[in-house]
Amino acid sequence: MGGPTAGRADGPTEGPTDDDLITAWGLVHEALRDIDPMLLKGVDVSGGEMAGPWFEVLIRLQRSPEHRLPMSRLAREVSLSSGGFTKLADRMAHKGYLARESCPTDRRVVYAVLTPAGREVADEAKVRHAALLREHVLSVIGAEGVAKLAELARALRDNARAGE
Amino acid sequence: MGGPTAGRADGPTEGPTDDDLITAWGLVHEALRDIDPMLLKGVDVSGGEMAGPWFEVLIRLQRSPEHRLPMSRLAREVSLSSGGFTKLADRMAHKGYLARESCPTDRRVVYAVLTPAGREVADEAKVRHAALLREHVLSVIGAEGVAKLAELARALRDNARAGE
DNA sequence: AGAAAACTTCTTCCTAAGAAACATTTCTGT
DNA sequence: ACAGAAATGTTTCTTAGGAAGAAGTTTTCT
Repeated sequence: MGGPTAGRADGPTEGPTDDDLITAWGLVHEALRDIDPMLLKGVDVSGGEMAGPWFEVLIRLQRSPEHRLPMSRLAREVSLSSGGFTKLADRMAHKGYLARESCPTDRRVVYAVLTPAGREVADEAKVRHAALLREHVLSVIGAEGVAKLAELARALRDNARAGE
Repeated sequence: MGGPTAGRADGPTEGPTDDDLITAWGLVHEALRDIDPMLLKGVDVSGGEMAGPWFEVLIRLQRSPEHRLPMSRLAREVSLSSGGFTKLADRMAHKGYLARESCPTDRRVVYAVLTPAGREVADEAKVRHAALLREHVLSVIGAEGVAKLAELARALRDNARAGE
């Protein structure tokens, strides 16, 4: 306790205090919680909200070759457990957005592939989501702010993944 | 479609493209998803993980006068529905971290108040959380990065709350 | 070739949180 | 003063997601 990395040391232009750090991180959480619901408003075809995971799955499949990815890889990318993603895929398949397709070379893997209807929804969702991002993010912090935010986020993510 | 606020316009130093925006925002999500679990590691008294909402409740009660807040206010602050928070409070009370206390002046409101045990847990959790923030955030983006992040987050949050 | 190890998907059970309905108490307009 | 509106907390019902494990498939090692 009281080591060089804990709390405030003695220099006048030292680092942030514990409370500064906690407050800063809390602000990030609050911002995301307040904004995220806005960014998916009216994104669904029916004009309603679209659940976050659905959107992420659609976007990732949309920019994948042949609009398909292995289930397990997709699950990892959207931070879901394999079991959880199986059920999400069931729901999205039932809605007609994606279908399962077995891989000929490796019979363990099952591809999740976007249906034509799903691709249409994905395209539409992407356009609307981008428009909402311009309205609620870009217009607030500007292009510089967005660039800086992306830079910081990338640094944090890469460090987290590499670190442990 | 193709209006002045959609996609890339024509100037050479125009704004970010739709994909730039979506990628940037996606990076923020990924960073938070990767880092947040690390920041609550070993924060619980038993050395295990602590659920995010628990930590937020403890922190907010800790810095409130008399370590107490009305249920509904606390629910709003941690972004839970009133019904959801009732049950979270039940669990935390069952664990001995907080207790309910009825308000004498307004008989509708019920205060959630930190027990001595809860205060101890909150203090300890705060110290450990701050140490993890230094390790996984401050050391990566520096004091300037943290300050910039907080500034951007605050701008976004305030705009979101004021806007609609 | 054949056994062992690692992977992928799916199933079952459980917990967490939202939505809506409701009872109680307070506030507001007339 | 009083009827209606609003606020507060709880209960009930439904859904999303995690953990553990089963079954089948591929890869690797001997």
